[in-house]
Amino acid sequence: MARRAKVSIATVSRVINNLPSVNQENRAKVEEAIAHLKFIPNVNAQRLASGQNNSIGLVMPGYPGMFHSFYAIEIIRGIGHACETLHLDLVFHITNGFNPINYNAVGGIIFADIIENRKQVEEAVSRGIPCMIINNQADDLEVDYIAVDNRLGGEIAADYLFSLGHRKIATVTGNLNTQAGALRLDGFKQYLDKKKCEVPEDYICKGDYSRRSAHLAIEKLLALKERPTAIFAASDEMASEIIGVIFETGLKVPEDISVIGFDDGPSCLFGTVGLTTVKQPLFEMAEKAVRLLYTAIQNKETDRQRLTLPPQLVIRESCLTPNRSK
Amino acid sequence: MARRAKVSIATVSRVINNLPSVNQENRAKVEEAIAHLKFIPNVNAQRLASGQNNSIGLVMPGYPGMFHSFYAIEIIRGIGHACETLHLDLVFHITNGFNPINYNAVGGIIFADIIENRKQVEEAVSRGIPCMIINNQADDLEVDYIAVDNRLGGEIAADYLFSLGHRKIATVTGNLNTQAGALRLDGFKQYLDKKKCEVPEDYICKGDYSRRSAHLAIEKLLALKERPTAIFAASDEMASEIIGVIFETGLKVPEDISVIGFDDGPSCLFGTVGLTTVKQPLFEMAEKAVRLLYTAIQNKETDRQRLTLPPQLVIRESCLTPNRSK
DNA sequence: CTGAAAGCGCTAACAA
DNA sequence: TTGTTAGCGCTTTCAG
Repeated sequence: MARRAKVSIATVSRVINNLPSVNQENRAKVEEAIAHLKFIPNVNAQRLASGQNNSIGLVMPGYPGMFHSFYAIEIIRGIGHACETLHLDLVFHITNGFNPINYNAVGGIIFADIIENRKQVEEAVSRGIPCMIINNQADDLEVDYIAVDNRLGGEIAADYLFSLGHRKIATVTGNLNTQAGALRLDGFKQYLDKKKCEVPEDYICKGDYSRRSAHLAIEKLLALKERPTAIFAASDEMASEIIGVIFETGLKVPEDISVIGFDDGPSCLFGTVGLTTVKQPLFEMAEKAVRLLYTAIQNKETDRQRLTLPPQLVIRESCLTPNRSK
Repeated sequence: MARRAKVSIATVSRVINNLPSVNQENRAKVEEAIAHLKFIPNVNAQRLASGQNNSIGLVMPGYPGMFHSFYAIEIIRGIGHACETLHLDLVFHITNGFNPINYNAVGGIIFADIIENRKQVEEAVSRGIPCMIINNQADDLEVDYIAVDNRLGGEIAADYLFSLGHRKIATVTGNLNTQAGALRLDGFKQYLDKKKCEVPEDYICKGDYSRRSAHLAIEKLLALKERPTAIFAASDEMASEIIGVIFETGLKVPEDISVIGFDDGPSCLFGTVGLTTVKQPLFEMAEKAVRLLYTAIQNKETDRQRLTLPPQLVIRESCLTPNRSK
């Protein structure tokens, strides 16, 4: 052990923890010993003795397709990146609603959206573990959250389409069990309501973010006697699928039908037409979530953090003024 | 504490660890207490006292685009899933080549491919930590690995195209710094060599798995005086981009040019033509990696595990017998 | 089958 | 500034 290599014991701890109260000479000796012995402190002992835990849990729902969504990946990337720079261990946990994370194993927990697992959040909170929820404005829970303003996102999409002159605007929603999906639809409807622009029932097609669901939806939409001139898809993936189907039908985007997506993911850039979309700051949101949680862990008592990040319109080629000649 | 709720101390530990040497009565009492107090054992203390660590590290290179690849996601999914069912904590670590994982924080480590971080592997091995490498046949290291047989994959692609009658076969490679990319190219060339089917230098375009690189490559290929009749892309993403560009040029897939991909990812299913591809069992590989590592952690001494999994041809619509009329 | 007691490797007072 | 000394909450002999 480094201790006998030199002359001390608690001093080693002090050096490791970078405490100022160590003179140069001893510090140097210890550092030499550490390097020489390739010593790595035992985190379990550190955590046990100090009662601190420099690792955070990431709890993510494991439903099918989740991990192939742009959404999940950006969250993982952002959180992973922040943990790396903050030197936090990231304990990654795929949840199914049961099988909770071990609350003693982490210093704090980030829930990437909550669907089936409200109970887990409540449990963690009741145990006094710092928690942070991503992308769910859980105002009814005593928890911090940081979310994209999805309602605003829906409004932005509707506003853009409406301003372009569209009056027959349909939407293919995301999974309405997710708050994001519900809110986007809400913002969309609300805005159009306010503008006295009626959205018939069959213009609102329930999707679940998947290409499959979008495929079904767009076929229904195209079969309508009164076809919409514009479509708001709650995800880029769906938008891209919708565009594909429209083209197969012989119609054109944006000339015949305008399509706007949501996410600003990779599907925007590749394909026949660049996808106009509503961008959400996913990576940034995830990073910030870690930073906020981190400070919450360090300062036992902090104010409730409830942040909302605005999405942004990204204009490419898939939307146009509607064709009057029709 | 559960202990005073009943009458014991080490017995609680025995119950928690499911040791047989506890009589029914006491066991019941302890379990009642645990449930009542919502007691969760402190993992740090457990790990410290037992010297065991039921968590495994996942080290993944963090280069750009990595996390949007089908590859990375399947690995993460597979590992996450296996950890969940085996009740292992998964410590996720994005590496940049430095900043190693804390070897004392985990019971074993899975390296998802190794590119810049051979040193990390060597370090971990030298410390006696069970390690498992995914998708890199690191025969020169004293480590277990499990990999897809990428060379065979290259052969399979070449064989299919060749058997269809193609003789002018080009390839867009993956990142040749990855073993997978190099091996696929190798198998491809080797097979064609054996068949005395010459592959001119400019039929071998270096890509890096990205759509961007594929875009550049296919443009070069199409500009050739002697255009290939078939193309082997080292990833589906690239294949899909290639097909897109070919269509834009006014040519057709597979009528004018056959395209085969690699992965069997989501890009296969959506698009104008179903993509014929070489499927690799990524999820299964990742799961198995965890299982093997797990047993290696438990039984201190185990045989070297060096497994190779065969990829599989998946035929859809993007390949055809070459057009003789040309 | 069960309790007592000695640590696991470290941090954190407390003296010196 | 430094060493000494208790524990952190558990597992694990070792008696009983």
